[in-house]
Amino acid sequence: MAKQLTFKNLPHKTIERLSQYRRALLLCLSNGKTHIFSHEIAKIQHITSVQVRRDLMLIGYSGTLRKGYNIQELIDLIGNIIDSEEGINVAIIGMGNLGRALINYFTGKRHKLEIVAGFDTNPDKIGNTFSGVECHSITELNKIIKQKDIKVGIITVPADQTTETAKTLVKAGIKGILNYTPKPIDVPDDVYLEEYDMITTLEKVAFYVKMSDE
Amino acid sequence: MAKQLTFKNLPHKTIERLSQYRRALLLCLSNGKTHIFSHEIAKIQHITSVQVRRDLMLIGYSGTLRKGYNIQELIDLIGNIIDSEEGINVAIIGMGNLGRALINYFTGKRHKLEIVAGFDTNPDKIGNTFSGVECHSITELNKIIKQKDIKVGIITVPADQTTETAKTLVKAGIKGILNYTPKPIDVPDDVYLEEYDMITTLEKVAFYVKMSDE
DNA sequence: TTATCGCTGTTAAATTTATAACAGTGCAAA
DNA sequence: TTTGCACTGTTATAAATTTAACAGCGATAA
Repeated sequence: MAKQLTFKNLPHKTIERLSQYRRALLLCLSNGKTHIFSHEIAKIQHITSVQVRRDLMLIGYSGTLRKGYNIQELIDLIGNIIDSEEGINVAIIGMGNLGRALINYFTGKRHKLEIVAGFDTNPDKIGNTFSGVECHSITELNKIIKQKDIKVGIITVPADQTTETAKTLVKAGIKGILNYTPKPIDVPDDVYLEEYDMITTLEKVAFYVKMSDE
Repeated sequence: MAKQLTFKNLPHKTIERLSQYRRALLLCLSNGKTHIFSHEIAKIQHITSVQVRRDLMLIGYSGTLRKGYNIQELIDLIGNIIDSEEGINVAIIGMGNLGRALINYFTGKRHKLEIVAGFDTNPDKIGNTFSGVECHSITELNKIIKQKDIKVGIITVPADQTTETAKTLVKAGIKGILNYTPKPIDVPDDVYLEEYDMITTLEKVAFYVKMSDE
């Protein structure tokens, strides 16, 4: 049998780590390094070298003995796996502080993943451009999603507008949603949904801090 | 043997879900509901009712047959477990868009967890107040952390200041750090660290969207 | 009053994820 | 040349987490 051609069954956690490895590798590359050992990657990510090697095994990448992994090669391979060849367009719905933070933070970092539109209801924001991303009225969402072939939407609206925003996105044919509001949403099975709530994470940190005191 | 008095060995995932349950419950309460079934909580959180019941079993809470769980009681119990009795003070380092988003988003939501100070290097921001949180110079960090008994720090500075910020926090005696920058940090074992990188999450969504196409 | 139903609480099994164990390999020093 | 060493790659084991299975129980209705 030939090598697997798709990576559909990579563990979810491995996917996340590949993304993180790539970021670390890009940084190393920009520092002039050409090779890296599994234990170096591990140190950066606070994991073990075994896990790094195992992940790389799963994607079929081999390093060089006593020399480590070729950083550029590995970056390219991870790109082949997690990036979409033709690129994926992303929209941000909600141009408040969080939305603008994401745009700032993201713009120009990944050429296969681009934020191509922002949306808001505030007339003062509509028509303006934030870090190169134009803000449109949310009434135009459907039109622009289709026009620009936007596949992923990031929801950063106030909590009370979350449900409605999600519905609009689904109706417009979005394929993936990242919900940063504290309000969970429902989507059809064919829309990939990821929810992240900052309060939960903060409460978790607080819990373990409290525990370490007792 | 008596019932366990601490909850040190609750699974990490259960801790996260308890926080999420509480938020959902608070919402239900404000809608006038008094009781809720496990499958209702499950639906909101996109998990199964078994998992909800299992989590509640772990914290020793019993519902009423055919009536479900008493929302107020459950909220209080979750509070007893995850909140610190005397409250925990939090600081935000980096008053850019992300830092301000978090403040906005968080202020007044949890009385046992309060953001009591912000820090930045930008002279235009220092001295100003954002949603009730005063912004101090980062040079005062050590002093104020101690003065206000701040136990948790949220890092939202630009990536290139991350390492230094973390060092300063650790030196000031912080107990927990939530790092929202894309740059992983190192902390001593007695500091609880949680790192979250938005790019990773977005790349994950993009990956599964790409996969669903193939 | 007895059968049914819809829910809880708990134990058992399966799945996912991480860790450990170790074979293989080639440089490097003796 | 051979012994040790520092890595990689893989298989085996363990730990964490989720899901399944099912007993119990009280309201409801026949």
